[in-house]
Amino acid sequence: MVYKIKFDQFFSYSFSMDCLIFGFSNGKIHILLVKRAMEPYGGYWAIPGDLVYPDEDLPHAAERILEELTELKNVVLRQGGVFGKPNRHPQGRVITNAYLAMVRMNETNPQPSSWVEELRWVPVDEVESLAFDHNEILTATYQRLKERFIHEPICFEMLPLKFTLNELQQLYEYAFGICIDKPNFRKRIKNLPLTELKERQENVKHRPATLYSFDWEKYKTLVKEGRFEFNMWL
Amino acid sequence: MVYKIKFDQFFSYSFSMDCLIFGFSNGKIHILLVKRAMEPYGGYWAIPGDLVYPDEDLPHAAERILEELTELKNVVLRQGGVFGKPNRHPQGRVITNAYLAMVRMNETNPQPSSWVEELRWVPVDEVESLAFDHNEILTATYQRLKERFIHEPICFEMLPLKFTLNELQQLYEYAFGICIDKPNFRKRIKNLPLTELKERQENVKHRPATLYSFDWEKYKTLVKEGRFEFNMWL
DNA sequence: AAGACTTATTGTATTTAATACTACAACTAA
DNA sequence: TTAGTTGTAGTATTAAATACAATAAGTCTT
Repeated sequence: MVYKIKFDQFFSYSFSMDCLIFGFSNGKIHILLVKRAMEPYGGYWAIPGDLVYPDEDLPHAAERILEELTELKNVVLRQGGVFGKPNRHPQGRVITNAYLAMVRMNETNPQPSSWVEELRWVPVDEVESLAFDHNEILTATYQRLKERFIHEPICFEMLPLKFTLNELQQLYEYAFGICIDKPNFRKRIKNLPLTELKERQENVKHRPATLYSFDWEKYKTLVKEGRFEFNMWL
Repeated sequence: MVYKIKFDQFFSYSFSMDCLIFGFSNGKIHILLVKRAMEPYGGYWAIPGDLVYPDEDLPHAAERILEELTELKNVVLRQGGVFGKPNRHPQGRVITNAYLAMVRMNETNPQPSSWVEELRWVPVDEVESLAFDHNEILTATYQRLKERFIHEPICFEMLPLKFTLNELQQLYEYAFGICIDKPNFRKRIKNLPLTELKERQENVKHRPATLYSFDWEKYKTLVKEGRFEFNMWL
C-alpha cells in the first residue's frame, strides 16, 4: 500500500461536537445559543460545542460537552450532519459533527458554564450571525428536524409533558409555516396515542383547554405490533 | 480558556471517508464492495474508503476516493452518518463519514484500482462479514436509504434510464419486503412525472413491456410550483 | 346573574384516495 | 393455435382528507 502522503501526517485533524438543543415556547421553536468568552470568535454567539477527546465515543462526547457548557443532563441527543470545510476553523482542520436534541423548555434550566459567558434561547427564524459556520449548521439541522417531525413523534419531546391540542397545532403550524383547520386537525390526531387528562389549563382568561400527554409506552407497543405508523401530512 | 488537555494534543485524529454505492439488478439492491490488498484487514471485503486529505473538503474527498479505488466518475454522492467509536480502527483514532450514492449498474463499470485487489457487487441482504465496522455502517446507511425511497424519487437513480414498471415495482418490493398488487401499483404511480416511451423491451421471450423514463425536469418544475410531493406509501 | 367574548368541540356533507379483486387484452415464442 | 407472461380496464368497497357550519363550555365584565 502506498499513501501519497505519509500515514502519520493524516493524524493531524481535530474533531469537535456541536449540540443543537431545540425547544418550543410561546408558539415558536427556539435554539439554545451560547456567547463565547474566548477566541476565536470571542464575544460571538454560537451553538454550544467543543472538541472530542481522543479516546471518547461520539455520543459520550455530545453529552459531556453539553453538560460542561450548559449544565444540562439526561438529554437524548441524536446524530445530525458533519461539517468539514477545510477552512471552517481558523486554528486548523477541525471537522465537526452536529448532534441535536429536543427538550421541554419549561423543565430545562441551562446555566452558562466553563468558557460560556452567557446563554440564550432564540427563535430559530430570528437567529443572527453566529460564530464559525454555525448558521449553516443550524439551517441544515433545523431542516432535518422538520423532516423528522413528519414521521416521528419527536415534537412531543419539546412540548410540555402536559400540553393542549392548540399547542401541538401551533408547533406544526410554526414549523411548516402553514395554517391548519382546527376541527380537522383534531380529527387527524385522535388516532395518536394521546391520553386525555382530567386536568385543564390554569391562569388563562378564557375557557381553559384540556391537557393531554403523549403515551410513549402505548406508542412503542403499537409500532412494535405494526398497528401504527406515525405520520403528519405525508 | 482552559482545556483539560493541551490544545495541540487534539490534532491527533484521522478522518476517513467511506463510499456506499448502491445499484439495482435482477430484482435486488446491490452494494459495491472491494477486497483489501493491504493491512489492516488485508484480504477482507470492505466498503470502498480511504483517508481524507488535510486540506480537502468532504464532498471532494468522497469523489476522489471513489474514483481512486473504483475508477467511477461523475457519481452524485450524498452525506450519510458518522462512525467514530474510539477503537474502530486498529491504527489510531479514525473517524469516518459515510457518503452514499445510487448508480445504474448497467451503465457502471467499476474497476479495481490503487490498493483494491478485487471488486464485487453484492446484494445487500447477502453481505457477509466485512472489515472494520463496515457491517454496521452498511446496515445504518441502507436503512437511511430505504427511508429516503419513500419521499424522494432517488430510486430512479438506480433504475436504468429506460425501465419497465415491473422493475420499478420489484425495486420497492425488494426494499420493503412486501408484495404489491400490480393494477393498484400502476394507478398510484400514474401521478408521477414518468414519460412513456415508444420503445419496448427486447430479447425477452414473452410480451415485451413498455419502457418508461423518469422526467427529472418535469419533477423539479412540479415540486418548485408546489403542485407535487413525491410519496410512496406514506 | 346575564351577556359578551374567547376557545373548545361536535357534526355533516363532499371530495378524494387507497384497497381488493375480477376479467380480459396484447404480445412472443414454440 | 396455444401456452405463457405482461399489460390494462373496471368495479365495488373502504377509508381518509377537506371545507364549513353550528354548538357547547368556560372566563370576565357589568
